[in-house]
Amino acid sequence: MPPPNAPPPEPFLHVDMDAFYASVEAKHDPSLKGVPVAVGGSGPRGVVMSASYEARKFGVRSAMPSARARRLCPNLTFVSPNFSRYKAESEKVIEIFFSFTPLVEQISLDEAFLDVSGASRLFGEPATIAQRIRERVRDERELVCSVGVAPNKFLAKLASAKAKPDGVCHVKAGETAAFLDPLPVQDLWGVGEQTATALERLGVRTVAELRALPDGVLQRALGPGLAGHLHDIARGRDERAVVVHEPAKQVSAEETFDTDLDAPEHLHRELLRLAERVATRLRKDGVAARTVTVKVRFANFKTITRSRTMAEPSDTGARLYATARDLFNALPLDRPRVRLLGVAATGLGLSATEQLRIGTRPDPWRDASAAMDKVRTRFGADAVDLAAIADSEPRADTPPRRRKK
DNA sequence: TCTGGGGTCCTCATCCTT
DNA sequence: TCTGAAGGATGAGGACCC
Repeated sequence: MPPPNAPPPEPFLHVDMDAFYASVEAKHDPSLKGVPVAVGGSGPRGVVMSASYEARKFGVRSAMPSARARRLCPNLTFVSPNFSRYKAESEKVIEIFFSFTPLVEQISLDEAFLDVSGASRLFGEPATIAQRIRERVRDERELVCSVGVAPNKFLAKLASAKAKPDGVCHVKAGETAAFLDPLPVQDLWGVGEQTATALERLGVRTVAELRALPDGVLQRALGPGLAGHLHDIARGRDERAVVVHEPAKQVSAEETFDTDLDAPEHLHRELLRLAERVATRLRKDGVAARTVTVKVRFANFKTITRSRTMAEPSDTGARLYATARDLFNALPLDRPRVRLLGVAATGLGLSATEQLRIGTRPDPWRDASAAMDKVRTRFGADAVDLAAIADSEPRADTPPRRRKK
């Protein structure tokens, strides 16, 4: 028996919204309720981002190419993703979590970890809190979620997957081995296709088999980092705490084109558009980036990245674009056919405004960028753009249409 | 089957500084 | 002044997650 007032042995909750994007769309448009729905790109290169449970009955899964999903389920209704809608709904759901505990770690729009060790006196045992959260999400937001209750974050995450759809799974401290042993190694955090194949070569398919493997064998096969991680989680060990807010370490934007691009002017224009998107988000977050990375995926799907650290941090599209364009132009390629372009900003720190306060040189593009931000805030995201991006008058060499967002 | 978009983290190589 | 080791910063790529 634990002493009175001792923290509960399973204080971690992982809440996972069920088919979140598809459910939000059905809430927004009731005609989508009870029918197979997929949220994602419906174009030739689109993939499914979220599928309703009616669609899943036909084998439709997230990350599946849209064309294949349509073959599996001819009645599938495709809806283009609307992230601002999901973000708004996500914020309301997170508010419900915060009404139970201040220790909420949001890890994506549709899932979060909660540490309810200090909430038991007020709201009951963790499993009771899990049930109350589900009821409130259903009653107040008309959405369904599943909750895992466990002694640590990793086990709580596995438990919520087990609880789906629309349930609670409670893994008690003394029952972790029995819970983990029969699971396939692919269920473990950090085991994807490559690692699963490497483990299969060692004859390891389940967590029980993984745990029985000598450490030396695991290290030789996977390297010390991953081997150490798997050694711990196969034993149900995870010491990580719930972290309420972690600032982003990277901001990026990328785009797959409906058809491959090869004209340098089109590629440069897309780079500028992506750099502007990244810069706008940097300014919104009040940060500036030191390093710019360009990602290029060619027609044959080979992907390369090139990065450069700038002398001064920047949050303007013009600066990010200049660096991205230089990186792209430095590639030893003759009119490559490009399927995807991406621009990422890393090395995030104080915004340029803050830098100015401590005496570094002003970036002349900042005033123009700030003015554009103001116009966009007042009149909408499409109200203003750089002339080089906006210059899309129909011409003989107009690039192929970009995928609808 | 034909592969999105936005992220994090890890490993390895190389260069530079101490 | 030269040399080598150690360690940090940077750059590239890959695996993985949702």
